[in-house]
Amino acid sequence: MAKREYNFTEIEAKWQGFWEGCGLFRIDENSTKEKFYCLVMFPYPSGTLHVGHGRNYIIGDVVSRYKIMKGYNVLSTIGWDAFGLPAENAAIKGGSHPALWTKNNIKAMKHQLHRWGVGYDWDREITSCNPNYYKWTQWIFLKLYENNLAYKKKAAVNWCPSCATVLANEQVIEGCCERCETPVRQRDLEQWFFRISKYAQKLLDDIPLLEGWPERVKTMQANWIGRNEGVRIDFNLENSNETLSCFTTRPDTLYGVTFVSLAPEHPIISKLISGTPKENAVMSFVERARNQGVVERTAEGTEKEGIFTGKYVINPINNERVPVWTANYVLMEYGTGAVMCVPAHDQRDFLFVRKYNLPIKIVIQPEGKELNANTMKEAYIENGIQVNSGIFSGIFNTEAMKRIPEFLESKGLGTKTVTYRLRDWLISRQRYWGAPIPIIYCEKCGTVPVPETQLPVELPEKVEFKPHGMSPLSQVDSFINTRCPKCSGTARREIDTMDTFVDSSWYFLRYLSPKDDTKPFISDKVNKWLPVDQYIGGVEHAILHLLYARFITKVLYDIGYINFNEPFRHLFTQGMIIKNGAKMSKSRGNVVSPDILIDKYGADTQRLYILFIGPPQKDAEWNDRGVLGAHRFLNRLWQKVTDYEEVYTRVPYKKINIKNLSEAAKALYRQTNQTIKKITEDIETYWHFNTAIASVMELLNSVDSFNVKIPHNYAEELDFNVFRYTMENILLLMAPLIPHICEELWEIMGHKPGIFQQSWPKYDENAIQEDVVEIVIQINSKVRSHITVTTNISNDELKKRILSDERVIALIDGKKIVNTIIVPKKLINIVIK
RNA sequence: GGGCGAGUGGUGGAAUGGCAGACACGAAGGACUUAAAAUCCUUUGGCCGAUAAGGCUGUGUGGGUUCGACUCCCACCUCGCCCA
Repeated sequence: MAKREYNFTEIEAKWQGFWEGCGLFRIDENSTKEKFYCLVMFPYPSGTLHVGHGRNYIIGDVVSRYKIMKGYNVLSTIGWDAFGLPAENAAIKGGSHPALWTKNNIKAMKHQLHRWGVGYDWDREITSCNPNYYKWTQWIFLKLYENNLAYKKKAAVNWCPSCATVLANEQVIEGCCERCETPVRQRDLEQWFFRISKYAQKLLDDIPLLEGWPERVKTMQANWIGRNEGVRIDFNLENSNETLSCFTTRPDTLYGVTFVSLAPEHPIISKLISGTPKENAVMSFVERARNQGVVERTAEGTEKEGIFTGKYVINPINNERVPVWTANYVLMEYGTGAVMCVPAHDQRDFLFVRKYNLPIKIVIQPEGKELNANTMKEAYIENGIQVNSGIFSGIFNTEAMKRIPEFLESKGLGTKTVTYRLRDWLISRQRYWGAPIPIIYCEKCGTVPVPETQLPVELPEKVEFKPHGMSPLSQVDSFINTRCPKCSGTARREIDTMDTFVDSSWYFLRYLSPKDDTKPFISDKVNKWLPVDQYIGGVEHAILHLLYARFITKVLYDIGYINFNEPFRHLFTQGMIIKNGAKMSKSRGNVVSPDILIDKYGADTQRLYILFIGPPQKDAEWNDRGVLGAHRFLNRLWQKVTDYEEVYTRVPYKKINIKNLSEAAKALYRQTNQTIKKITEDIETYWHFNTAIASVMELLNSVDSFNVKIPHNYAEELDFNVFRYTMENILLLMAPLIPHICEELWEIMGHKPGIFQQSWPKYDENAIQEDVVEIVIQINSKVRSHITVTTNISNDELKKRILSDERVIALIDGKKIVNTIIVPKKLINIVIK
């Protein structure tokens, strides 16, 4: 028999065309099947994909195809998060226009996605930099503006001198720009914000609704929102009507305040010192501290520094006079930008007073030992008994935490307050390649939103890209100069563009009506298809993108456009692919190109290897040789099926009855059913594709030893039917993972083309039951022997048989049996003394 | 400093209270071949033993719970991520 060659290049092209032709990934809007929306995070079109990226799309594709076979109406979509800095940076370097650069990259990456055989409804492809998309990003902005959720203010912002743009807090990593790692500076600019802080509590409260999310992502979101309960306490300035509000989470230590400290940015500072002898010294300190950068200022090792302003405030609870300082470790963003300092019970305050020789006053004593202000080596931050605390002395500090705020409130000296770490979302970017903010400034009417009918505000094509601290749009007169929508007078357009996270915070709604020119999305459709049933992406988006998408969804829900308030029901975060100990990246030069691998071994090989490399939620090390092993498996599978190519149509199907089978056939039939069970659980419950593949490899190994013959008699036909049953099930089980080869082999086995028309295999409960089982014999918990028994043996019978076994008798050697543990169908442990 | 992960052969990994190392890679030996590749077969945690039978040991370190611990508990070490 001539061997048929595994020509993966031909096969893969054939079936990719077939799926496209039959519309495997096109949804039937009128289907009565249950819907399943499977979404992978849409990529930034950076140029080329490496095998590490592939993991994301391949996992998504496996899930989609599996759900198709499970009988769902599956929506699987793709698009491009196409606005952003790299395109513009390429233009600055003298390359092509960002639009062209992006377009070319999309083309290349689309080709790569096709070659992986990952399936999407390409009719729904969206590109966020196209006017027909960003028109609706602008619409989202207008809706937020209408609802007082978008506003402009002058603010100290993170400024990256290298990118010449502002950054959101989330884009500042360890005090540096997340893109170019340049240290970030502070700068005051007029900026647009989204009022996400108004949703802080809702975003926090609804985290428990995200049941299909990884715990750690939920924890990260909760930490990021950072709810903090405390008290705002008003300190009156001595000889003045002014008050200074301090936020604290430790009201129990109020009697221990020995000074108050202001953030260097605090607006009251200039008022306090103007015209005083301290003015010059304080202002030069303030300037120095502000340039130090937030991260450095608060880092553990950084020297705590400060300066006395010369002024005093009065502690409202005991009327003590305490000095006002300004210190580098106090942040304007936290609470009110002013803190009451209790060196005895706060470590940073403690270090500060040791340096500047300020007093320490103990107000909480631990039980069983006594603190001494002169000798203590560090602040005491634990619980204890209140001392030196007026009427609160003698009670537990946990009790004082409740009673002191109540007392302050009753006297009008303070307010219980909840603060959040979450800041409003800064969305302005002084950049070209983003959606223009749809706002017009009119001399008469002031700030005027662009009317919906005039959207989109299109980006002009011809601009100067060299950064100069202002948006490149500031140089384009034809863009800036416009008419006021209200009074038709001369007016100017906003020149900033939106953060690209705005684009990606609603794209999952657009897939349902990607070409509709009249609305951003159709409520009926999104209400039917969302929330997304399975969202898949990298854990690096655990905070930013996922929090913003949740926020925008909640806003749209509150203003009545959609009827769900969380966008993603289940979230899966896949691990990174590591090469030579580091994440794959162009700059490290450790990327593995999928194109070369596909040319050499085919897409199915790459898919199989990437799924086999380890559990998908964990990072995994790439090994070029491992790819070969995957390819070998596919060749073996191919050979096994094609060896009998002429036989399949000749041998009639017979209903398999386990009673009529040879022992070998029975064992194979049983293992096949066990494998169906295991793989279904591996995929459905745990997403453990690696162990699913391993069990198919084991099954194929068993097929090898089964040694099927071309049948010439009834018994051989029975065997052949079991063989065929096994191979068919292997193809069905592996189809979502390695779809091309399974489709081809399915056809070769004599079936009508289209393995994804088949339903997911079910196992035969009776067939997986074993008749006999091997029991481990332990003596004092050490494995000493094995015994094969029928599964229906009673415990007593088992014990009797084992104790009459010669080997066991010799091992027990007359010693006394003190205990016997039997784990049915597994093990017996005899404890002797 | 806090929170969350992880640590198992030469390598990726499997086993979530019951035979540690499934499956695969690599390596060694063999078959086929003029030769090589591919393919197939055998062996493969370490130590003692004879390449046997058999035994000992072994999942980052040290304790604990249990008849039994990679798995659960406590402490520590190392690495990763997130937050300060």
